[in-house]
Amino acid sequence: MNIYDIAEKSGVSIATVSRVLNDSPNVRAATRERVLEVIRAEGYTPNAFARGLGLGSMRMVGILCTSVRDPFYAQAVGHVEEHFRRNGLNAILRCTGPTTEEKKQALEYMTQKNVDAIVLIGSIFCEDEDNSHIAAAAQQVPIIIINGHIDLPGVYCVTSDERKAVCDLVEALFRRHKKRILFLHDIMTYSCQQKIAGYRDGCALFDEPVDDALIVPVERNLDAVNDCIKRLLVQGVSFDAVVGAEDILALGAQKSLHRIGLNMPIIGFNNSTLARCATPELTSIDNGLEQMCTIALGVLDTLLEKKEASRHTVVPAKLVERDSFRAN
Amino acid sequence: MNIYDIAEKSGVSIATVSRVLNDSPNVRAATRERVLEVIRAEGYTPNAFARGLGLGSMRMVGILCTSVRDPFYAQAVGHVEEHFRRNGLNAILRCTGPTTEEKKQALEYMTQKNVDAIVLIGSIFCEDEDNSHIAAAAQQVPIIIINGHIDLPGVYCVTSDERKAVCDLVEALFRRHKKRILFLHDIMTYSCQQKIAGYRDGCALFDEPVDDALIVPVERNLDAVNDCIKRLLVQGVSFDAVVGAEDILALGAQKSLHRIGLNMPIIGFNNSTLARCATPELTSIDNGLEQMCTIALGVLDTLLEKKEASRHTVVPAKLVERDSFRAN
DNA sequence: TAATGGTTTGTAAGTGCTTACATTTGTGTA
DNA sequence: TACACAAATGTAAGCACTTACAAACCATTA
Repeated sequence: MNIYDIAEKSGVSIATVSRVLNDSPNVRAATRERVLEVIRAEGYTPNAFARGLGLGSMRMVGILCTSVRDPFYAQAVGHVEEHFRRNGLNAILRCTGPTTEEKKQALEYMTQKNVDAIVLIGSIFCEDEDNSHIAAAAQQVPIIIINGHIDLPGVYCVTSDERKAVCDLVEALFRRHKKRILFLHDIMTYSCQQKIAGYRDGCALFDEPVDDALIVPVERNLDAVNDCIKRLLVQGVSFDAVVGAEDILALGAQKSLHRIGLNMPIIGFNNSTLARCATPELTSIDNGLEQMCTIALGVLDTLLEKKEASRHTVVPAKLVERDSFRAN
Repeated sequence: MNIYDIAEKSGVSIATVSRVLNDSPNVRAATRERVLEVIRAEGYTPNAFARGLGLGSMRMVGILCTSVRDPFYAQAVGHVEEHFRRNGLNAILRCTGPTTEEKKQALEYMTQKNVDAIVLIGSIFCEDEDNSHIAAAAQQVPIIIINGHIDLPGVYCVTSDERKAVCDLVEALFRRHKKRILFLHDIMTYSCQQKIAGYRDGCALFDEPVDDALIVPVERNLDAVNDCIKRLLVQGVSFDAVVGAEDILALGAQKSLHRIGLNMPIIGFNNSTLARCATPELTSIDNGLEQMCTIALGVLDTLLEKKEASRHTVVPAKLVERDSFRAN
């Protein structure tokens, strides 16, 4: 069943059928009706590949992220997919895992599939890595990074002002005489770099030297955080507040410290479902994911219309105070 | 840049280039090398649409789910996508939202895009709805349902024995003289139906009549659950244990009851990250999502090789006991 | 009535690949 | 050296659509 069958059965040429299929205005209403009738009756659907060949696009957009299993990314993927869907585009999802090799492959795959654009969710690529493959891909197709940054032509970034948010937070804690703030993080993404920069900014405001022993990498799961906290205490590393680069890290610390009987302000990041589910409820910095997505998708729309767009947009991040902030 | 260019530059015909591209054994090693050299030098990648046209497949699989934002589905999507990727297939993701109309459209879209298979995650379609569109789609392409069931030719289902798990749970609670078990659920999916059936089974074991006032629908967010619990108590509906059809429902109940000062066994479903993040940690029935995915994907592989596979597989679900179970 | 110009339709040439079949090349044997 | 046969390569016909351009149609207007 192809366009020739439909053309024959409705007594027109394939060009006319194609026009009907593509909502061309140059078809007489009566003709259009007749063709549509046959299409309905035969249950015909045009072949997507042939269409892609002819039009040079299958109206698909690639989404890359390190893992959809992470609720934060899942949230973003959900946003992005939904927006695309509403705009008649569809999403090819490809998760990458953490290695550069996988990321490279994923990007290559997407360009091979002739997607109309690529959205990178989360800072899966870092400014300081070798990004020649991104540069190459960006020449073929617009690339949008949500919550990450790489300064390359053809690459459009939307980030959150996490640096300022952390700086403000540190300032607030300092004012409460919490001067030994433990900062837990996992992979050193762009976003993470910004947070640490904010931490240092905050300390600098008060001319306090930064104790690097308080900036601690740890795997993003409760057990790892628990072990980490215990180890720090055994090692005699003292602290009087905790900031986690992800809610799960902060939550792990909160659980661990409560078990030990210690009480102090604890702040997470991303304001995920987890934050409200915790007991006591977790204070968290909301990096405005939804807003970032909206802006990113706006940029994408602009680019798809072949217009120019701003290469880097920053949205504000803000503290959402809950019980865990007020502890002493 | 197309296959003709490569053919010309390497002094062979397009057929030979195509053979090199498709790893055909009928190419002399020296010729293959020469062609590959040109391909590398020119940075050529074959056009995916043209390939799809010729081969009748772009090696893509559709994933449908109601929402990736839900961590449970995100988990499943992650599994499925990863498996595909390892097998050289890629995923088109499409979320549907709850309405039948959207689900229908999503299915139609997928068949139009000529995917090699469709995976439905979660019981987004119910046995008792009008499933003619699924039947139609299943004639064109294999459909796999993970954690849902529809008895139709061409539709392959993998479910979890949630019915038995709930029945066992009810039995265990009854033995502890908890006979008024509140069951909270949201959308009435196949999975949810099974859970309720298990609830009834358990009551039947003890010849206890089921009080339908204890089977309560509620939106899946903390506030809604909190309101619901308070409303029930005000209405004088008494209960001495809570089972949530999702962890978030159980967790909402737990928080609500703790606030009020009530203490009772609380059990959730899916054994999500949430369960371990709760305080006290939430007991949860693990429906073996990972195992379901693995089996489903095995079935899919079998089908893609044009072999026959079992139409319905059931994996066991099991209770993961944590603190919230032992309360009184 | 014929010329004009706009609308509708058709023809045919892409789009870039796969693959059946024909042809050429190469190898080993008599 | 000629022959048979297999391996390597090429030719050309798909695959199902889009679209530039040409042709036909129709309603005005002079």
